[in-house]
Amino acid sequence: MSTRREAVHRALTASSGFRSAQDLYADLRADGSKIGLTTVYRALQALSDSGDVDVLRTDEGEAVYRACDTENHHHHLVCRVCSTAVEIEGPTVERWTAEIGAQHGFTGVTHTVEVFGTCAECSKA
Amino acid sequence: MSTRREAVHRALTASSGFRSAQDLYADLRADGSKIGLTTVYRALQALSDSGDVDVLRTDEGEAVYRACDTENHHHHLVCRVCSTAVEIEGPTVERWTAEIGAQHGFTGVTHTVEVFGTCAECSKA
DNA sequence: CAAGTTTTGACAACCATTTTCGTTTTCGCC
DNA sequence: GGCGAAAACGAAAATGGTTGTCAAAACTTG
Repeated sequence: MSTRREAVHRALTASSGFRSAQDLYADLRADGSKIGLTTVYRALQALSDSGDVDVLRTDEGEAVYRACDTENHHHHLVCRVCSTAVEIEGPTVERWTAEIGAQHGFTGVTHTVEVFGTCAECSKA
Repeated sequence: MSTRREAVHRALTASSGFRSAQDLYADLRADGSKIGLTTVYRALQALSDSGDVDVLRTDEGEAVYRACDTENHHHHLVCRVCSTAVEIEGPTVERWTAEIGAQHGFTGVTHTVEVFGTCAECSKA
């Protein structure tokens, strides 16, 4: 893992929520780094390929990334105000999606599940 | 609902899977329509605003649309080969996401759930 | 230190989507 | 049927996130 890639990974770990490539680029530049936008994209691509970060798409089509605690399959409960994310696991959903798939004769079933809401902190405000 | 919008809705209904705006534009032009790309986008926007079609994002960030049988909240089981989609309902997931949200003090909880796989038809090939 | 390899980053290219804006169509009304 | 306002249309340009290009910089190895 090159120095640049580590820097991107560190910047991502410093946040508790999902960040876009542009966000991270801004963060790193603000910290005095001379990194280029292209490199940030390349680093995120590599990190997601190796499974070190999770990726998902916002409703606007922007890709957002997160450094997760576990490398196991899991989902997220994301605050739609501050974008903080809690990692959640769900034997229930895993079982349910597998059943649904089987019922309709589908093979190689996978799924995407994301839960959105307003976190306790932001609900108060 | 204007004529153009009906045409887009009809083109969408003619397909059993999710189609992108560009796909629909190509379909309509192939059928001899003189519709413009802008209008297709506008029609899809209006149709999704009024809840007549469902929208989701591919992994590549492209928006894809589908004319659904029911207007109720539901999810999809999508074939990753031919993109045919089956509408599915899941009291189980609805309950599960609500619980997860409550457990972490989140309010106004919503969710996105999509299931992917290879349909029986495409599995054979 | 030199030659070769990898990484980097400024800039241009891409492509789905949105905006702009002048033109055309639709619709209510006489 | 004819008129004028308002809505719909569509071609072309603008936008914005993301990817490709390529020469310069950094690191490796002998």
